[in-house]
This record gives sequence, C-alpha cells and structure tokens, in this order.
Amino acid sequence: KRAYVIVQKDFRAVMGDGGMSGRVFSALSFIAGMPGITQSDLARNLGIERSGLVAIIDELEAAKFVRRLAVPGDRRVQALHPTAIGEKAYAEAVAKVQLHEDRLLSFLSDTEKKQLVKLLQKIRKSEGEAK
Amino acid sequence: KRAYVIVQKDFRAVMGDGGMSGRVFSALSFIAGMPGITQSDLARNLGIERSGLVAIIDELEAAKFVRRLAVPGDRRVQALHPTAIGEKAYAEAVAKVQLHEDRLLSFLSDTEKKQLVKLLQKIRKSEGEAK
DNA sequence: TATTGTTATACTCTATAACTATA
DNA sequence: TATAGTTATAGAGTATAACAATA
Repeated sequence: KRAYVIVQKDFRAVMGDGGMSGRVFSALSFIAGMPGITQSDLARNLGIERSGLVAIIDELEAAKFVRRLAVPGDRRVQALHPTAIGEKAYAEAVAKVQLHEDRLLSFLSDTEKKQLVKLLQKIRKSEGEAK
Repeated sequence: KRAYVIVQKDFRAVMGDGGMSGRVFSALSFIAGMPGITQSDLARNLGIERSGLVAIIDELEAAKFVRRLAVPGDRRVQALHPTAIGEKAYAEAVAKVQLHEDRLLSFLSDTEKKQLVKLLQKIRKSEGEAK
C-alpha cells in the first residue's frame, strides 16, 4: 500500500520539469478552464490560501499569460482571464505533461489505463463527502 | 486526468494528521523494515539529501524511537535501529494510516481495491526503468 | 581521493495575521 | 460586519556547499 508515496513522488517530478512549476500550471489550468474566476474562488479550488495565490498570479501576469480584469458589479474582485499567449503556453504545457504521462503509463494496456482513471476519479469524487 | 493532483493532496492530508509528519513516518518505516540501515542509504531510499535526513533522525532519536549505533567495520557510518518504543509507535502510526486509507477507499469494492493496488505497483516498478 | 555524518545557508511552498477597500 | 486582494512574516521541507573524520 505504500506504493502511493512512490507514485506521488513520480508525479511531482513529472510535473516539475515542464519549465512551469506545478502550482503555476495548476492555476493556469483552472483559469483556462474557467475564465473570469476570481482569485478567492481559484484559491479555494486549488486548496491554498488567498495570500499564497497572489505570488502565483503575479508570476502569470508578469509572463503575460493572465490578466486581472475589474468586474463591473463588485469593485473588490478581480476576474482572471487567460491571454492568447497564456492559452498557447498552457496548451504546450499540457502537451508536455501528456508526453510524460504517456511514457510513464506506456506499459499499461488501454484497458488498464481506463480502469486506473476510473478508480482515481471515484476516489476524487468521494473527497468532499467524507467528513 | 487531472484527478491525480487531487488524489495527491488527499494522501498528503491523510498522512499529515497522524501526529507524526509524513517524512518522519516514512523514515521510521524504512528503519523498522531494514534495521541497521545507514543514514546515507536511508537518504537514498527516501530520495532526499543526507543533510536533510539529519534533522529527521535527530527528531526520531529525541523521541527515543531510533538509536544511532556505531558499526565495528567502518567508523564513519552509524547504523539506525528502532527501539522497542519506536516499533510500538510505528505500529500505531501504521494503524492510523490504515484507518484513514480504509475510510478513503471504503466506497471501492474489494476487487476495485486490488485492481488499484496492482496498477499502482506496476507504475511504481517501472519507475527505475524509465530513462 | 572518496564517503559518512554534519553544519550553515538559501530557496520554495505554504499558512497566519493584519491591513485596505469595498460590500 | 463580512469579503477580496494584498502585504509581512514565519514555518516546514529541501538543496547546495563546505567541513572533519574515516576509508
């Protein structure tokens, strides 16, 4: 059962060498998938504190991957939108991660891959329910 | 496929609330399983640097869970051995982790659990091979 | 020369607390 | 009062570089 620990390390390593750090990639992933998300909501989605997210967004904004846009209705919030450059960079990062994933899972059959994904998604879905 | 990220977080959280930190638990796990292992070998097994291991062993020794013992043949090395207290604490920690794991996987059937473990072990085994 | 354990130091990631401006 | 974004600060965890003792 301790295999999990090893697997965790694998994936952290795989994510790590994409030029983009894991946390930045994750943030960009959410912003690309949910344009207009606020920083607070994004922090909740990422499971980190709002304060920690600031540096990540600063980095993404400095790289011109993301813009902070004012929202008409509520002047407190700043909606996060991916730029064209950001979307391109994200697509490239996804491709890289995909490559590593494929290599890592190359010795599993398609059926096994599907099984694995199904099982992990089941675990993930139950996440919120467990008290 | 992004389910992995979520799952990683789950397991880190699960490991984290055992009173013992994840890295200390992992170290104790290896020492209990391979009594007499040297610090350098243990660091290699854990995938961290020798320097970082010192604090962990200091902590385990302060808690009387582990002893550093001189080795007759080579006066540079210090063999790590679990104490009776350490072995008891380890067994209890394992039980705690097991409980959380069971809870987390409670909605999977036995067959599914076996499948999952088999798949993850396959990934783990290939780890060293990938270049 | 190489290796073991160690210290010192710096960097990354994250959390907590406090602040501001809005609501 | 409550919330969004921010700053400052501190704590883990890890890595690198250097050192003394030993091989």
